[in-house]
Amino acid sequence: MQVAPKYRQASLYVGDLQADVTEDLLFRKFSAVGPVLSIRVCRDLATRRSLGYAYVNFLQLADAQRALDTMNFDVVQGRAIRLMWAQRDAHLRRSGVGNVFIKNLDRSVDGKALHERFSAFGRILSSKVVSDEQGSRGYAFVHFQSQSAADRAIAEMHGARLRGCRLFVGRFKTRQDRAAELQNRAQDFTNVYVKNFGEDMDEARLRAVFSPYGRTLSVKVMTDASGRSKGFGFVSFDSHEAARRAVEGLNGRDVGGQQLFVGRAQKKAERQAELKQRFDQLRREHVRRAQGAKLYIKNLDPAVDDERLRREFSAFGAVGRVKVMQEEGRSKGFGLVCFSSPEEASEAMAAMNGRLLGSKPLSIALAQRP
DNA sequence: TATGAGCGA
Repeated sequence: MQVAPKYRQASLYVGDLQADVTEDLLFRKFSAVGPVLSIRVCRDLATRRSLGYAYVNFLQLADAQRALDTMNFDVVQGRAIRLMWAQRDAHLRRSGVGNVFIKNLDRSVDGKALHERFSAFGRILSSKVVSDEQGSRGYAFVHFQSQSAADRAIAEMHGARLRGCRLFVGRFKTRQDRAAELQNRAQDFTNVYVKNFGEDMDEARLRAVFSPYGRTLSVKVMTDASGRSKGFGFVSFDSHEAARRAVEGLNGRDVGGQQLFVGRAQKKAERQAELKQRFDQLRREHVRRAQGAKLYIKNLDPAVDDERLRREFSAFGAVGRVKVMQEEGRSKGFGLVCFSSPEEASEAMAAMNGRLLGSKPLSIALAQRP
């Protein structure tokens, strides 16, 4: 439907809506500032589920402006709404020009406070403090209309204090940009992690081990509260080349009877993320193998019990859980046998499927579900 | 520690 131009300019976009926010509710809310011509909550065509945004069309431009000035970040159905001028030109919204990222925000800074502080630098198209059920997550976005306003905000607010917290304020970067940047930084590392050098290693000796590879800026042996070495540390070089040579030359080398581990130093978060990923991978693999090691046995003679089943299948490998399903003390004629590996299970299946046990031939399949 | 979502279905 074509919307008349004079309405278009009195139109606000309302984002971050809860799924249960209705036209009716929004109409009542926005009518408080002036006559509302129409409201539309956008919904999925098929399911009619709210898409989480709406349009409010005022009769008067001044009313739209007043709503924008006074109602942005108001909480509706438990969640702060986000108001912007309706802007159909996707390019203006998506170019990323003027978009600013802020972190290390005090948790008491909400959308309104942030908006107010940053409007000092120019017209804001959209801003928001990222939050969850617990409240602010301590970071935010402010999208300015112009790059020059964004640059002023960065120049003035980066490193400044807001309610006691020293802000980080910088240009917004997409997830991809960010990943690429981290990747690059990792590629020309200058800081080296060393472990497994025993308790008697001190910083002077560690420096002596590493300095043949280049000039060291710092050498640190990590210690516990009582000053005892934890057996690992960090060596920072003045160049990536030196750091790289040190890793190549010293990793796995025997130093004083200990085999050193030497690698690029990671941030704690990066290390933890890597460990978590590895752990998750292992767990998935474990689940997959456990699943493939489980046999579903049907057509059991009623006289066959757990013990008999275990005895028959033990020839093919390490049998774990064995269970003949029962009802009121009687066999239901099927059960499970778990091996320690998929290989054992398939060998058992190949050998035992169709085999006569008691009066009936076994029917065996891989169990479907954990 | 943190680098969205988003335009008249």
